[in-house]
This record gives sequence, C-alpha cells and structure tokens, in this order.
Amino acid sequence: MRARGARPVNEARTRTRIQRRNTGAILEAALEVFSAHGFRGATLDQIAEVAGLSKPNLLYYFPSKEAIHLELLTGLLDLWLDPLRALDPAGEPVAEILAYVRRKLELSRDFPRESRLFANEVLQGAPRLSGVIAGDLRALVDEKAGVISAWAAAGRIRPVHPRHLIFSIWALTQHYADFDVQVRLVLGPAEPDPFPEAGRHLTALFTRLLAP
Amino acid sequence: MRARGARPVNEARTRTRIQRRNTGAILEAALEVFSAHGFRGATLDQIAEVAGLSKPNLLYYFPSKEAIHLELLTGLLDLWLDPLRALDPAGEPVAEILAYVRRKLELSRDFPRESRLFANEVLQGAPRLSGVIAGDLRALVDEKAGVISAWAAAGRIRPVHPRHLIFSIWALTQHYADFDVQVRLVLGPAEPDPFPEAGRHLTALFTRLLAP
DNA sequence: GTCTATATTAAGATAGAC
DNA sequence: GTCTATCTTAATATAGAC
Repeated sequence: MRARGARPVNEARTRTRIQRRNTGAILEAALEVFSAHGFRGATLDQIAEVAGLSKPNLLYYFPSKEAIHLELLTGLLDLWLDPLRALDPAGEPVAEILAYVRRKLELSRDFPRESRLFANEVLQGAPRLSGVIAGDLRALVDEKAGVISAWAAAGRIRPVHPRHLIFSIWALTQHYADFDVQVRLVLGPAEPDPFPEAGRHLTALFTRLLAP
Repeated sequence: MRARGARPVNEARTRTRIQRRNTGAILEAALEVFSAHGFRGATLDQIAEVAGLSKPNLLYYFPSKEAIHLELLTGLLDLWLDPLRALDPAGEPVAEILAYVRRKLELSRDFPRESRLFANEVLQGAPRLSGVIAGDLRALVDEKAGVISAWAAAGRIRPVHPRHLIFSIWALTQHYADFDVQVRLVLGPAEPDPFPEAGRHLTALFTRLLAP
C-alpha cells in the first residue's frame, strides 16, 4: 500500500481509465434512451439505470442532461457523413452511388439507434443541428451534387436532380432504421430480417434510375 | 330572456356548437404542439395557450393529455391510408402507382404536421399504433402487394419486390414532411418550395423503376 | 363551461457525507 | 468518485367558486 498522494501519474491513469469506462457507459445508455424516447421523453433516471450508475454520478461526468445529448449528436456526425464524403469523383458513377447506398443501408442496419437519434432531432425542428445542417452538411451536399451533375452532363448516368437524388438515398436507407418497427410489423414474423431484401430492392431501384 | 332550464333542446344545441368549436381548437392546437415536440415534449400549457383556452378547460373536454393524443392519432389514420386504398387493380399499373406517389407527396405537402405526428410515434416504437400496424395496415399492404405482384407477373410493370416498393413510396414522400427542416436548409433559400422539384424527381424515379 | 387555486408527482440538479 | 438526501421547478390533474 502506497501513501496517499504518491505516484500521481498512476493515480491519474487510474482515474482516466475509470472515467473512460463510465463516460462510455453513460453515452451508450444515453444513446439507448434518447433514441427510444427523444430528448424530452428521456429521463436521467432511466439513463442512470441503464448505465448502472447513480443519477448524481451521471452529473459528476456531465454537467447536464443537455450536455450528454449534445455530446452524442456531435460525436455521431462524422459517422453519419463519412459515406457521402467517400463518394469518389474519379470512380465509376453508378458503382459509386450504389456503394454509397449500400454503406448508408449498412449504417441503418448496424447503428439504428444513431439514426433514430438524428431523426428525432430533425423531426422536431433540428434545434441543435440547424447550424451543422446549414453549414457543413449543405457544403458537402453542394460539392457532391456537383460531382453527380458532372456525371449526368457527361452521359455517364441518366439525368437526375442531384440534391433530390441524395435526399432519396437518405430517405430510403434511413427508413429501415427509423421506421424499423413498422417495417417489421408489416412484413410479419415470416421475414425477420428486412435488410437483405431491402439491399436488393434498393440496388435495383438505383440501377434502373441511373444506369444509362 | 328565458328561464333557466327552459328549451333544453336549444341549450343542448348551444352546448354542442361550443363543444365542437372548442374540441376542434384543442385538437388543432394539440396537433401543432405534439407534432413539433413529441408526446412527452408537449405540455398541456402549450396546447392550452395555442388553443386559447385555460388548462383546466382542456381537461373539461378531454380526460387527459394521453386522450387528446390518442384521438389525434386514430382520427388521422384514414387520411393516411386512403391513398393506398385508392390503388385500383383495374387501372393502368404505372399510372396507378404514380398517382399513389403523387397523392402521398401531396399529403406531405398539405399535412406535414400529421406526418410528423406519425413519425414521432413510429420512431419511438409505435407504442400506441402497433396494433393498427400489425392489423389493418398489414392487411392493406398484403392486399395491395398482391395487386402489384400480379401486375409484375403479367409483365405490365418491371419485376419489383411489392412490399419494399410500398416502403419506398412511404419513405420518399414522407421524407419531405418529416425532414422538411433539413431539406430546406440543404437546398438553401434560393429554393423555398422543394415540392414541385420533388414531384418531378419522384415521377422520374418510379417511372424508370417500373415502366416496362 | 370556465376560471383561480392547489394537490401531487416527476425530473433536473445540488449539498454534503464518506 | 460515489452515494443518500434534498432542493426546485415544472407538469398533469383536480377542487371548488362563479
């Protein structure tokens, strides 16, 4: 046993490790609860219970409920926009767009809670995201819309409104995360995993829309 | 001036007229507030203020916040499902489906709050709608999926997964209501009304997908 | 039918012991 | 760092006068 205050470096490392574990548990629990009930519908009690911590302990790591929510939203932006960033102007047009669709559908399958977190936020007027949407996201869409327009002008894809094409990709892929409950209830128990069929359907849809 | 209690029939009519006006104002205000903030995020104070009534007066007409919300949801179901019901097996296949798309897009344009009310509900697990979805809605989709399959089998439209086609129509049209804020922020102020362009885009999309 | 006043509960946040 | 206890506010709902 060492004296109190000794080896501050190790102490710091220990604290950091605990902090990381707890911060991670809180964010994971918050994602679960916020995505299922929205910001107002979620309670710190629920998040604390899911995280396995006490409510005051949550507020030791984050200053407020709002701060946890904001941390989640901003932390997820990159994950959410990376597939569009990856659209390569030098690639084969139809293959590039189909790859984007596939990656977005994989996000819906693998990160449905993240999708619903964003959907909740945008649905309620995007109060915390309007800046990013009107800024970074709009700039990115403008850039990629230019790429798509150039492909269409060169006859490498059929003519299409580039921004509405991007909206269509978002709408069609995110639908399988955001409306997951409805999709599964309508398909019924005989089709427990909608994603393989959804992938084939969307591939056909965008191929027929775009292949020259 | 007539004696208290006289002419009960007229009294009743008067009450009924006031009741109708107030009940309508409450539901209109509730739609505004619930669609913008979700069930938990909405407060009776907000609804009362928008309706121009006092909070206790709200609860004179409806037994609870939950009851107002449920009345809205169930009251909107017909409006929401009618376009799919109208899909005519005897019509020209591509025209029928394009008409369905157009009617759904018009619903998004003209009743965006209703769309967001449903979206909020389904997004959060459809706690109050899962019965209808697994029942009436699923039966309706099954029926119309049969029609679409028959059209495809007869070579009158290109082969397509009928249920995922219906999901695609829902996703693409409702996106313009549910993600309206994002659509407008990304398009920017130069394009203040996304719907005309959206209509042309979706017509092209479904024509290329389905026209044999 | 409508209002003021209030009961009751839930939820975000803090104090202070350990 | 973590907990129990508690403060404070806000929100649903009700009582009771008019």
